[in-house]
Amino acid sequence: MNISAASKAAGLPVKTVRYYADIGLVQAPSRSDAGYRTYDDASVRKLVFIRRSREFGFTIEECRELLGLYQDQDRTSAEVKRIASKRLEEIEEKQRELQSLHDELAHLVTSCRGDHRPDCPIIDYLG
Amino acid sequence: MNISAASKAAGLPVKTVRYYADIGLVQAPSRSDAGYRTYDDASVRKLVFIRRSREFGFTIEECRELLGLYQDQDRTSAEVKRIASKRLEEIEEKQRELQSLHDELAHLVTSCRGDHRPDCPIIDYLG
DNA sequence: CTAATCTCTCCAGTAACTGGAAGGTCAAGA
DNA sequence: TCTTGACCTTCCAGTTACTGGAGAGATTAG
Repeated sequence: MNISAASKAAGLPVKTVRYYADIGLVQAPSRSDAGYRTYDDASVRKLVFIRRSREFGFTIEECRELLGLYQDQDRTSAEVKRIASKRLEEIEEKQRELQSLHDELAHLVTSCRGDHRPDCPIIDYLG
Repeated sequence: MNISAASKAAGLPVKTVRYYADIGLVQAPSRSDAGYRTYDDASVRKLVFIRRSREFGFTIEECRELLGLYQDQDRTSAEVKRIASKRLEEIEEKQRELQSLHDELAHLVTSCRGDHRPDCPIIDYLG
């Protein structure tokens, strides 16, 4: 499987797959005579694993950590749960921040008349 | 007012204030004989304006746009409202994404036993 | 007078890619 | 067989919004 087939299968751009190889996250298992990266199902599964983890907001380093657990025969679900729980807490914190941001901005938007008069509560508030 | 006083007053790190000057967002109105940036209340107000806008998730370029309106005598609240509303929609979209992310991850975390057995639904799901 | 603190500029690095240039490879059609 | 176009390679640079640090000059307190 050449890189474009692998990237399609994994749902990632070619550039990103190459990038992941460069940083040693998921390397192509082999190269063709011409130097083309050749991927197999196992490496595509790893790429999918990374894509999903990234979608969950894990950083690349966290992905590396998770992938380590994933490939570790002796991996413990406790460790994975710990990392995922930590991430969940961060997501919840972000949700709270986003909510107060939303409420504040929504309040300003609704209190702004939106006509061509120069008085605008958004600007008054921000300034 | 030297840069550290201005940065305290604006609630921004010194480095960031200098950075904002470098990119031409908020320049120090003058310099001392020794070349020290000297800020006044007006520039501090602009820095506060930027800090708050950034807290609302506006990008630097959006801040530049907002600041232009802010400093424009003929600014229209309609324009400001348009920009703020657009941002609000983006925030709402992000909230929805974060919510589904949260729900999915929360489901996985609760379904993971968290003991030392190697079967872990989080990893099974991600992989 | 000296030591500490402040300020300056410039350079480099961060995260996680993305875009592009220059050049090699491969498969299909005329 | 040649050529066209799609694909692949590496390497370099740029993105966003800063942050850290080096090296050097300025200012202030004791």
